[in-house]
Amino acid sequence: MGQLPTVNDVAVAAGVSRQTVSNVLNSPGIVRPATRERVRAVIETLGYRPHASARRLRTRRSATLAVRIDPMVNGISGSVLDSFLHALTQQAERLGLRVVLYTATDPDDETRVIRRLVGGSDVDAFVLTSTVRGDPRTAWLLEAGQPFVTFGRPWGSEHDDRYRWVDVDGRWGVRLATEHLLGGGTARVGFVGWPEGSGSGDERRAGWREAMVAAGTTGDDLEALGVACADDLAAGAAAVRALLRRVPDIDGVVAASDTLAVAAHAVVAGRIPVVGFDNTSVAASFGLSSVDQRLSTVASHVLRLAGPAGTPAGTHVLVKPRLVVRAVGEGAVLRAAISPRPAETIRP
Amino acid sequence: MGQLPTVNDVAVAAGVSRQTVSNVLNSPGIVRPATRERVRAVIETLGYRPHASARRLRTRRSATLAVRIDPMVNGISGSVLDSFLHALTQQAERLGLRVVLYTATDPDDETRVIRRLVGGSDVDAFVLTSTVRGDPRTAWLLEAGQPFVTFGRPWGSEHDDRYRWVDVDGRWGVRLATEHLLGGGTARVGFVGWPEGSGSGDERRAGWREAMVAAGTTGDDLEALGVACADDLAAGAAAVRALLRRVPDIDGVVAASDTLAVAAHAVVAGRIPVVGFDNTSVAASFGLSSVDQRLSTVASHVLRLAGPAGTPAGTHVLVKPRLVVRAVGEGAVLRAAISPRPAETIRP
DNA sequence: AGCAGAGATTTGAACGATCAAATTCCTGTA
DNA sequence: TACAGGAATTTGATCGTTCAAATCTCTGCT
Repeated sequence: MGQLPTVNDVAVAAGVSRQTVSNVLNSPGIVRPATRERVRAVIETLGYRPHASARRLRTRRSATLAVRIDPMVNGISGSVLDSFLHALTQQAERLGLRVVLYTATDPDDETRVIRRLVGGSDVDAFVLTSTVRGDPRTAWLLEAGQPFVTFGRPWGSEHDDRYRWVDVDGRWGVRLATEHLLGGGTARVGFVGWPEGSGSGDERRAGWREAMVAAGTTGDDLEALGVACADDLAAGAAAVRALLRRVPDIDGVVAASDTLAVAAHAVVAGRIPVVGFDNTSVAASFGLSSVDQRLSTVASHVLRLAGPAGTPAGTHVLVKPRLVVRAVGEGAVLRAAISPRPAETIRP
Repeated sequence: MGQLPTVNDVAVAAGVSRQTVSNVLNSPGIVRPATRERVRAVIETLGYRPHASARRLRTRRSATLAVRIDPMVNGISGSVLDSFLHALTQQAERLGLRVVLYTATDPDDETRVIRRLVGGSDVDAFVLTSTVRGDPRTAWLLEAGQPFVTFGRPWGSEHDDRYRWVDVDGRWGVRLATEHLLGGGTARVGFVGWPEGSGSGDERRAGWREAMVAAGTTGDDLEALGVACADDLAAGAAAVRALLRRVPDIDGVVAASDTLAVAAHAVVAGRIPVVGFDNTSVAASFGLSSVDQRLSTVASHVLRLAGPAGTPAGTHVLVKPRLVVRAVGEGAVLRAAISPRPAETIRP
């Protein structure tokens, strides 16, 4: 109940000096083993923990990452950020890093918030998600000399060495998904994605194209198999319905998101397989196969790049996603999908 | 690129002392207006921001809340924590508070993590979610004299004055949902919820019962209209199917969660209305009505109780949820109306 | 024995802020 | 003019830690 023990209390109790206690914690190698153990025992006994703020003040390093948390916008895939945050926090703890959250209403507001956090010397690095082409936030951070890592390519500046980014190879993932369907006996695999212009959306569509071209589908034949729409259930359902009318003999559908996958699944009523993207728990609930982003791997790369240790600016990591295959029952509409939860298999 | 300005730099530039600058920031009232404005101008010019760690070291107060972030477990309703976190962070910023995350694999692990955070004087208060009956975490925090607020009643100790909690009145919300259906011409409203024993699940079921009894349905007639199952799509679908067999003339369904609501929705195939709980974006996507927890309101109460300012231990807040009514289209989201915001009651 | 030199440990100072006490400034009154 | 007394401001000390430099300890070699 009284004061928390300080480094001095430990020092006195162990019969050594402040600095030796500090060394035991920060550079155990330079302390004689006997002393080290003695100090450690006292630390244990007193339950001493270094005062984080004092340490930060002295070292001018906060061991803290800031991540923006977004309001739930997307219909179904919105939980990706949630999973990423979890993975990030979990791994950060092991490295002795903290994760703090911030919110912002728009890029300008975000710049303001970032400035405040930076000014308070409260944050070592920023983790930015949902990056877009010509993102004003990264420009500002670069100029301010403030370290940051983006989860998502800095579209348009992917090869700029001043950026450090980690992203998931959506193209590869969708190609994997398409090939999975093609390998399973289906030949005419449709794609439902977003309108051209978004970096990740275009990449995912490209993955589908690659796989289809490799399988011999090209030209107008290929074009007819793809549709684009907004990322919500209603738009997706309408788009897939149009697709079915246009190409009645369609074999399977690959979607750019789980939201669109669920929409497609509802429309095709379980008659043909659908593969989604993000591997959200909703896709899992419906028994849909989906491309898994390996957020845990992404998180560990982000931490590595954000860490003050090795600071090799200009490092880019493209994580290969994996496909989680689920067996969909072949019954009616959603009923099939809701039948007992199927086993999962994981493709590398 | 140089050093960040300190309170001293500001003082020199403004021709006053450190302390006056400090006062301008912390107790502006005691500084003469002319001086105050002069100092403020300099702060603005130099872009000075107090060093958060230095301040925390001196004041022995961290202005930080810790919240556990869970892995996505629930099929669909898992995003509630996400929305809560967003609301909490947003409002915390306005109060100058920070939100840090932590993870834990089990209660023991969590206790360990909490101890580490507390030891580092890194956290002022904890926000606990997903509280269960006889929660070991709260017991430990109480014993350690560490401030905390729970989002969710400390089941079994709701009236214990040592606890501060904020919860949503699930009973009231489900009653609202049931009455909404009853008022819309439906008479036999079924309920699909969780097995008895979970605090919040029992409350929600009670809300349905209250509304039904008030409308004249009682006894075996009432019992036949309720089912219980695990919180996932498959179980929910099975339970609702059984319910339909047992009571073919059922009019509408109220569910204890959006997961179960989606399951019910799939089974009844749009023939009768379904109302969920949590108002997740998934429910919104499907055009389902749902009980909204007003997480933003919850967050503001949590912050108020966690704040070091007024520290009236033993304050309990029960937030009245609202019903978001949606008209179900075929996949389309047709927002109809949102019930008027009801008054909230705050227990002392 | 004397000493170099590496290894281990200690000491003084500093990080940037606020608290508590001391000081200066100002105004009104005797 | 002098002075009391409150308001405004300044000064010295401190929070707990780590850095940088100084000191002490020990071993091995001449």
